[in-house]
Amino acid sequence: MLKEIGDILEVEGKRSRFEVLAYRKAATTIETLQERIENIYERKGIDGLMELQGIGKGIAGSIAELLDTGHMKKYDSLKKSFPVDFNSLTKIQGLGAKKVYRLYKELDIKNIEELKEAIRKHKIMALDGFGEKSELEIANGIERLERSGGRMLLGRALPEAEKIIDELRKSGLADRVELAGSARRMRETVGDLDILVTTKHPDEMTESFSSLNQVERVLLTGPTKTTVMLKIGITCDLRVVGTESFGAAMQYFIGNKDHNVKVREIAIKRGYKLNEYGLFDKNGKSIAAEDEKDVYTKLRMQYMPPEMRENRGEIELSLKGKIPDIIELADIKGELHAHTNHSDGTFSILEMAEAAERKGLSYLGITDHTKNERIANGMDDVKFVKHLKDIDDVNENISKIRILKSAEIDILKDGSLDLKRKTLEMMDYRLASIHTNLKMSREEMTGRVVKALSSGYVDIMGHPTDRLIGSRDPINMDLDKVFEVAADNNVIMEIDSFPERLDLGDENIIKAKEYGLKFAVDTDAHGVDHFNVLKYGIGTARRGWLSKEEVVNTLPLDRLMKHFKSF
DNA sequence: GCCGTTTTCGGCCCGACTGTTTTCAGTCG
Repeated sequence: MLKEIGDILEVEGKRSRFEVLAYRKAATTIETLQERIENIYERKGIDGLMELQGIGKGIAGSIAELLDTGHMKKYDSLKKSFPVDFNSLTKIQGLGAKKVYRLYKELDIKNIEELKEAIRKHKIMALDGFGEKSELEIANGIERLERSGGRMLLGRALPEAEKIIDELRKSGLADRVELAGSARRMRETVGDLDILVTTKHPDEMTESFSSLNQVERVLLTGPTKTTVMLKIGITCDLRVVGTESFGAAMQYFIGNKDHNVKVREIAIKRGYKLNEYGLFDKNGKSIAAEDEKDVYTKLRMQYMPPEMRENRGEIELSLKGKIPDIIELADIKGELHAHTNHSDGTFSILEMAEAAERKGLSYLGITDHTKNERIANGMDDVKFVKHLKDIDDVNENISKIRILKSAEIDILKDGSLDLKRKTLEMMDYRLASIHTNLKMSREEMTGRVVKALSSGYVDIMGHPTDRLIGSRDPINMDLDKVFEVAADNNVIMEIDSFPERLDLGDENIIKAKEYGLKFAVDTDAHGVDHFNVLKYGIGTARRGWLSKEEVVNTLPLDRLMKHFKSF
């Protein structure tokens, strides 16, 4: 609704363009929120809304009005004069608020169906300012939108980006090829891919990129920027800059929009101008460009890792020189969540251990499912006792890696655990997760989890919100309460690295940190290749600003064991 | 309408590509 208010204000042309931008900015903030705005309002009221980026008194009031009454007067009245589905229509590439307004004014087009009809009758190309190409592009845009629509999982997009980058490097035309954009920041989903190259042969480079196997069609191409649609269904931008501008371009294309706007504002305050070609002083002389760190240093800012560049407070820390030292992939010493063919995994205990060892890990926790997970071949107490004995046997026959006895214990509907205490006490540690009865009321779900976490038998909470990105919402519970209870009971929060899960997600990690919680970055491996997804979990941990010290599986085994309950 | 290391007024990031009304507005990121 806020986005549409922005669109309508823009086409009316009565208000300043900054007011329009303010509405759009507020909309983006709400869109990228990890928590539902209803919950924020319920918990902290209108002040909670005003704490959000770009939401002040006016917009907070409108949101509160909507949540209280189900209506927003400002929206309703604007919408009455413009009964147009701006939100759907402007999702079509190349169509913004102003063109949508003209289509409405001149052809009475109010939605995508009416637009399609007008295209069939070739009414668009007849309009002043539109032509044959515009009509075709709009038709293509609709098709694209209907085919792919929104964002893509990082776990699907990143491997594709890596292949493309590899090919561009192999072409020998580029000096440097680097991933930028949201994929470089390791966002859990990406809207497109951004690749930055420096080269002495820009034309050949562009040509080589456009004719890659992965490319379906070229959407636009110029001397410094080319956009293609990839066969996997997202667009990919190639930006070409000179070697002398490499650092400035990295700075420009890695940060999210808000981060970049803030940094450029700081540049202005310092009397400079910043763009993708460099940092320039009053005389237009470049004072930093080739090295990215240099750009930040000249702005008297501390360097920030890509994963932090989301304008979530990192700029303020950077100005104070207080950017935390965040975890890296190489810090991980062991794995605490993995399955074998004793439940729903595909490999034996030994095979998983050998694979973990090849990954350089020094311990591996086996966490097979318990009986409530019938579909995953979960084991009861009797089977588990034997299973734990099997782990002992394998441990005796291997030397380099230590296998830890554990389980992924179902937290049952009533909050009890799916194995007997005696069985749980035989394990090195215990990981508990919710897999069934996901649709309980907030109160019931919170109570269920609180009961489990305070049982004295849970060391790690597995994929805590149980969301599946793009297909299943997080379970409805009071996360603050859960974190509070977890802290009181020394329960470690998992960051499940599976691309569909990434659970906890970055914002919830930041929230959990405030309760002093520790984390385990796990793969939830069901096969030997799954250890490779760890990079997504680490990316998420880095987006949550976690230090190595806050992640327990960076510890050597003897120190790790001190975090677990003993019986 | 929002916001504050020029702080309650007066600013608000910056550049690339496209189609089309041949000089720029619209759109995008």
